[in-house]
Amino acid sequence: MNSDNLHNCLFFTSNRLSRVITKMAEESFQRYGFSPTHAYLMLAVNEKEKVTPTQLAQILHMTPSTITRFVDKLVGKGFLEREVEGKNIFVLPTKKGREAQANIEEAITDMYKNYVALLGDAQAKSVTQMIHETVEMLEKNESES
Amino acid sequence: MNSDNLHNCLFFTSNRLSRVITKMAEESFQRYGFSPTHAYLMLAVNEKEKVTPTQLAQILHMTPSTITRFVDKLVGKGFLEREVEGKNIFVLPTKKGREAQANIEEAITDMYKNYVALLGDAQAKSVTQMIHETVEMLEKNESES
DNA sequence: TCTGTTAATTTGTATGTACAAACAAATAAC
DNA sequence: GTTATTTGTTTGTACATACAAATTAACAGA
Repeated sequence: MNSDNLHNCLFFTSNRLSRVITKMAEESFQRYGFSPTHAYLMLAVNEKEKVTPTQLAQILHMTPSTITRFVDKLVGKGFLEREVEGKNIFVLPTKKGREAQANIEEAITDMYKNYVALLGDAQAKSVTQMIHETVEMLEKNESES
Repeated sequence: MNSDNLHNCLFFTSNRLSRVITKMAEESFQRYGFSPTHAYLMLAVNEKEKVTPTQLAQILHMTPSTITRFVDKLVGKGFLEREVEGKNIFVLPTKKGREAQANIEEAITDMYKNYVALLGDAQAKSVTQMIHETVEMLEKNESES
């Protein structure tokens, strides 16, 4: 296989990027005891104070079942709790969860620094921006079909 | 969480893209009975005719253990076989594997068409190119540390 | 020839994520 | 007021992928 087949393929290339950047992110977050995705979920809950799984799924662009799994873990670790209110289920931060906010922000800054050190500020910004545009285009039309 | 936190994050954005594009790719490949990654592995083996797991890992930018798992599956389905030669282990296509080549190429073309239809040719090319550059930068420096 | 070292591969296990089915609660239809 | 429908959530299960440990085979040094 001439390797152009791979490098010209958006599927292959973006999965490869995702593996590499996830590994970097995990290293940054490790010392704070979070996985990067859990951290973003915590940020979302801390900001809203009270949010349903479905809303979290929309914010994080994941399926509700995935959200359930993450919330389970974070409840287990004492960062979140669930509250049932009639038909509604809400996810809220515990005290410990609110207190973790500063650490999470620090870890995110850390991760940014790590990849900006390798890419430079301009490249980091523009590739992120371009990926964001692309995924929006793909999702908008996907949902119409 | 203001959603800029998410959209400005290369980790989050590229994982999101990876989920979306993988889903599209799976749809294109489904009718041919392959998952997209298995298909690329088949392409690599068909081209080399005889290749070690380590080489496959390098070509596909995955770990050897992941390659073992994929080869197991494709052997199980009758597309590949393993050959032990003294200390070396080679992966080769079976007859069935060689015959699948045309289908795989067709599926890849299909997948390309699908995302180019949503992105346009220029955007598809340039985002792929830019991601490729980025991942190369990240990996080059990663390996030095 | 035995022993220690190195390199390649596989295995055990874990994580992230999704789909489809099951479940629960609220609401609508009669 | 019971039954059917819709909507949100969770559960069972499955797949892609990785890490660390175990295995295997060749090789080097004594």
